Amino acid sequence: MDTENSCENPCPISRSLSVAGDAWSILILRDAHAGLTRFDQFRKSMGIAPTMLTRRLATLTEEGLLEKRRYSEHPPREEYLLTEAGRDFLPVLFMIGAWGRKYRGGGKLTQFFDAETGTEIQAIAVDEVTGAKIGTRPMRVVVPDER
Amino acid sequence: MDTENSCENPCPISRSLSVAGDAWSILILRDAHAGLTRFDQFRKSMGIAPTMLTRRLATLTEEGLLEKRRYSEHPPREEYLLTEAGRDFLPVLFMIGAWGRKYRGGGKLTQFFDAETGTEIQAIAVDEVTGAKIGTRPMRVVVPDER
DNA sequence: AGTGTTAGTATCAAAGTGATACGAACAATA
DNA sequence: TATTGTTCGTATCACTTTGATACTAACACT
Repeated sequence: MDTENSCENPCPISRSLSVAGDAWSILILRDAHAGLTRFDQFRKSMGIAPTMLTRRLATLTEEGLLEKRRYSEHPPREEYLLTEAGRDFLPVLFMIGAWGRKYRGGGKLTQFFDAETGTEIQAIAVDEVTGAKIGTRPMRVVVPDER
Repeated sequence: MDTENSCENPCPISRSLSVAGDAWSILILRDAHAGLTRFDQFRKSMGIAPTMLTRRLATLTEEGLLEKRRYSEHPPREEYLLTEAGRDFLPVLFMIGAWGRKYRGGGKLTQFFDAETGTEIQAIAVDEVTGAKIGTRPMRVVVPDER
């Protein structure tokens, strides 16, 4: 895809996709949220080829969703930690998951519970201002004019 | 990617990604939500090669996010409409957009307003049960055991 | 008859992906 | 000291996907 970046494209979705618009990147972010940090953990968890993994980790690091940290000096070893931007990707993951749960829900599914209440988490998207569920109210789109 | 489908994989995110885990599909869904229905509208809006577009529309149709409808008999013409599953993808789009707005927000951005209140929509993900923002409370993950 | 519109298909070079083998830099064990 | 193991990759190369471009089918319109 022509990754026509940042300030050109007025669509925030396009911009996000140029950063993490492929399945591997999203799965890496998922695993990072699950606590994985190391090359081999990611590789084994996803069954991804090491070449792919190297490239995806590098991109996510360049784009500021992960950061590399040296955790051992002597065999020089790095691990990958979520940055704030990476952590803020969690709502996206949950909404993707919510869709999958609803429309591809056959068989056994991983579940997420609120640790405090013990209830299963049901992620929905709402407008923080009005409190209304996204998609339930009419909206108006304003596209900025070029230049 | 090895699109290891449905009932095998317990992760709802993986399952969603095997359906719409590439940038073109997500952009098509975005445009479909914006009201586009026809081949040439999509093609011009995204600058996608017709071969790609044909394939992606076919996949999204097979997977049940779009449906083909004949809108003209005599030059036989079809258009693509969102199904319920496709419409339910909107929260995903909004959360992806919200991330882009926050972390790739330079320059002019498309905006969405609540038609009733006139306020700009600020999409956030919450747990419908507790009302807490996703990511603000500790959670417990339950992975089903195999077989 | 000629031009325009819509929804594609055909072709093919270029780029991306995936599987596998291998390498570097050590630690631990025999 | 030699061997094996661990971790984080790189090298190679066959295979697949993509993207650009040209073209076709089936009409309508002038």
